[in-house]
Amino acid sequence: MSTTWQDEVAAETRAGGRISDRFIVDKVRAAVLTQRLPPGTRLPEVALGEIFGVSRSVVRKALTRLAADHVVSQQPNQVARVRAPSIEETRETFAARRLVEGEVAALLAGRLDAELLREVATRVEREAEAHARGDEAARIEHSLAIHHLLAEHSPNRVLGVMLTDLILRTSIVIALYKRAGLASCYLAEDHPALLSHLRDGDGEAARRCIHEHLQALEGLLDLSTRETRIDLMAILGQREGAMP
Amino acid sequence: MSTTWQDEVAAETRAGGRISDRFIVDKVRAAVLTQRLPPGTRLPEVALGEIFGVSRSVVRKALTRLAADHVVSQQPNQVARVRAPSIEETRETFAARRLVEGEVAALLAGRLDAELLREVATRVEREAEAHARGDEAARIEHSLAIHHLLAEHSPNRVLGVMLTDLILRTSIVIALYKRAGLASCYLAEDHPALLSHLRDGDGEAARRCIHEHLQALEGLLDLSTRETRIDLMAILGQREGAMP
DNA sequence: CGGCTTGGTTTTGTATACAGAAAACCTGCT
DNA sequence: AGCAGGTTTTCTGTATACAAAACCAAGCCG
Repeated sequence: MSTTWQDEVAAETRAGGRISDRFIVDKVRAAVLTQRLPPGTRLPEVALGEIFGVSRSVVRKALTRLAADHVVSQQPNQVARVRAPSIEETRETFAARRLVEGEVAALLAGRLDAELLREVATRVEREAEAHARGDEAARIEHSLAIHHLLAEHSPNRVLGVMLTDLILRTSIVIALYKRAGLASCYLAEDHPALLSHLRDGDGEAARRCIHEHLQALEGLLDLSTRETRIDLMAILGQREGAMP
Repeated sequence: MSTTWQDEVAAETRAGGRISDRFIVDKVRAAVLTQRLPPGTRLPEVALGEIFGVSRSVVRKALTRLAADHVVSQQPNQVARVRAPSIEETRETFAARRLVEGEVAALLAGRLDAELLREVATRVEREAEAHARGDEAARIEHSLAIHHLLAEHSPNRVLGVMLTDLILRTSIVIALYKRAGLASCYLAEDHPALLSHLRDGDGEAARRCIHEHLQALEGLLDLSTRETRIDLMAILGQREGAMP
């Protein structure tokens, strides 16, 4: 198994200020999101420790947190690996996110202050621009920012943190299962429509909008069961059924 | 601050087989649920380690997990404490649980196999019996078991684990905010009604039933804002706003 | 008398050492 | 060549040591 990802992560290490478990969590999460750390990648504690210049204690805590976030899987006495959510779990994650984000959007409709509305509107524009010029990385960043804004400003904070988690998990599986030929998962009309519903205060319309948006997004993925992509992973020694 | 809880936990330690972080997590969680560990209780790593006969490493991992479960709060460089959810968070937790458990019940309606239906039915009967004879501890156990059965058998496993978490959190706040005079939070008709809806396969009725059940349960709590119960806690040095 | 400082004490953060489990590997046999 | 078994190597689980930060209380100064 190649170890090139070590160099990539190491390269990013020189940027941050103080190294701590939080720093490692963020770095690994970002690397997983952008698929620089593909599913199944082994994450030995000592190797990570050397890369980030800390001891196993810190790495250990970081890995535990990443496991709680469903980013890596930790089996006792086994090396931690980047998780590869199954097709079924992918569908379930999307369904859960539809439920939660729909509710958050409904709660939020009509309650956003002017500043926040402006921030969302800006992101929507920037996303369209980025897509127009073919800058997919920037587009994803803006798209994620829109949904994270909903989560962070949810009147119900408990639902808000649940949504934050679900946004991360869906992002991971989108990267994993994006149809090969597809350049981008951009749905031009959805975010503007959501924005107007939020502005108008039509909660149920906002909920429906989120629902359809996520349904469409899921539809863009390649979740055909006969696809061997994941089964292969499982057969090659990847155990990941644990979900207590 | 009295240290009697140490003895109580220590007394239970002699039962289990191998001591590990899982064991500690379960013990502490149970103790919090039954309020033998009241909110705000300090949980120093060395003390727990001595009680369970393990070193700080294991305790540390256990505390991290308990923090992820929202049972304790962990601030950097500060001793872990049993969390005291605010009144606002209590309301939000109930709202989240209504949303999630309602959906799970709706998904589950008509899909339960005979064995599971029988198990739920048994629990419903046992709960009524326990309440009739005034055995509140047993009643709570059966009531919890009913909801946990829903969570464990949720067709959507992602929602299932989310529900498990929410059941724990609501149980904690129920114990915390139960109206002083109230002997029990028993709602005689709710669980039987839910059972029949699940049996009949009427998903929307089951969702409504769950919704009303939890609403009624929340109504039994004392969540009056002027109540100083929690503010006192906060003033006495209890910081717990962190919810990233 | 109140607020601030200043020690000692407690408690966590991090690194490291050693033991045991799992995996990889290599060898010898069929 | 294929496989079995044991050996080595890697990696995690746990305990422990030391450093730094927070806590507490007594004392000092305005």
